[in-house]
Amino acid sequence: MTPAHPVPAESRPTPTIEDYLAVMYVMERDGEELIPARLAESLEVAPPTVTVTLKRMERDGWIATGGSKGIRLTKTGCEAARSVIRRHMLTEWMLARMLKVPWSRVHAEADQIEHTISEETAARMRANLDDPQTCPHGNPLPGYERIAADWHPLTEISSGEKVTIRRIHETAEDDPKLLQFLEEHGVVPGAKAEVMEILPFNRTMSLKVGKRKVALGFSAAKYIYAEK
Amino acid sequence: MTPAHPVPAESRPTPTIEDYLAVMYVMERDGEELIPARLAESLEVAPPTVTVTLKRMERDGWIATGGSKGIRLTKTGCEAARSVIRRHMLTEWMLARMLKVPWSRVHAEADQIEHTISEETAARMRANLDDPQTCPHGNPLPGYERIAADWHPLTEISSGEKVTIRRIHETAEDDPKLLQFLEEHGVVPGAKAEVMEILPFNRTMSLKVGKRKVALGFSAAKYIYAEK
DNA sequence: TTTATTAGTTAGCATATGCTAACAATCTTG
DNA sequence: CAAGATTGTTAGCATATGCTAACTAATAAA
Repeated sequence: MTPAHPVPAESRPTPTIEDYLAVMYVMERDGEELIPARLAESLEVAPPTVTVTLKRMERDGWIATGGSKGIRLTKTGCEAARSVIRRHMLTEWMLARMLKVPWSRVHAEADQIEHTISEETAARMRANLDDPQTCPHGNPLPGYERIAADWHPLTEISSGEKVTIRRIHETAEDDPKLLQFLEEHGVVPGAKAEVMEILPFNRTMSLKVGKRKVALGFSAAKYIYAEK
Repeated sequence: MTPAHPVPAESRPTPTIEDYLAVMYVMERDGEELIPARLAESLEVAPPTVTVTLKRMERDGWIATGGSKGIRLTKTGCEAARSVIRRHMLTEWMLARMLKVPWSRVHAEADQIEHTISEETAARMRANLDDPQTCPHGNPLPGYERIAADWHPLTEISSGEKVTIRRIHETAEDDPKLLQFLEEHGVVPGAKAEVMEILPFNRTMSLKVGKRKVALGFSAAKYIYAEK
């Protein structure tokens, strides 16, 4: 699953643009509407900042705004997005496996490091890490999306069902408090869990993981995917 | 040798300022004159850029310009410099040992990564790497300067002497071609070598490393330190 | 339909980091 | 000493990345 056109460091977008590209790639992957307002939220910048940054991105050929059709990644933009996402995920594994950085912290650190490692180093990481298909949070590396096809948000699972936790969606990864909570309660990929009760009036559900019972708000649960 | 005041990522200087601080620390360590002209050379920026950057650095308390006495690192600036140099060197070892990145390339890559890893991750690297006292090129980590006390530049060694290569000075690390040449010819820390002939008219010397003979210009040799 | 929400842009501003051109000051050397 | 080299600064400019304030446009709700 080597990229057709690896992105050489010399032609790489700035870290800011890489961040935009990665967010846009994920939104496009998930079939969400790709509009400036969503980008401003995800990237935690003001809307006018998005406006000008998108202009630079179009000027530089990372995206195309087909008038009404909204924003699309160009081929080049898509390659660049896949590249930075791969670097991010491999860095997460490297931190977790080689340096034993806690699961709940690897994302934040990788978010910085991802912009500074070369394609060659990423390739070395991949080889050393046995070519993982997901990141430590269970999100698929670009090109391996299909392995997530049968994983469903906890909010779509009925009470009583026994499942295996598979994935904490990228969107939830940006909340360090939530990640720490999940780690402390064992809600991590691979964990066996049983959906106990679903309390819609409370927008809450409870989960049994090991012997512990965990209360999850729907807003978090919708980003946690499990396999039946 | 834990820093008295670890530099928290929140109060960390920008990558540019970290680069300035690291260069200044090394120059101060080596007793070189710390003037803008030298900084401009080392950092490969134009002199006016140095002028304005130094102003920001003084404003932000990293340096003090005692009028005539030239530039000095403040306590804070010194801590920050030691921190980034440590991160750099530990990253080099990490790349070399864990990912088998070639010796001649770890410096360039670490030069970027150093700015993005947390103090905690640096500490994990240090532990995993058994608390090294030098970087892969033999330059001492801040606090371990004394181990280099008996290492001398090859230019100061007489012909016929048998030595052990110990160190390629930071200054030479910025030349990837030179590093690759040295690596290919086995001129790396730990190598046994014998100084063959010294040809001042040519500003050249020859070295026997293993069975091979290597010709070194004085300009490179002065940055290569050996132990008798 | 009128209002309120959501979305997007323009204008104006700030900071860090770079550059060149031009000038000034100092140091070295013939 | 005078000329040339070295050094440092000022002025003016550029780019990427952020912000707020203000305005517009479109959508949704009352």
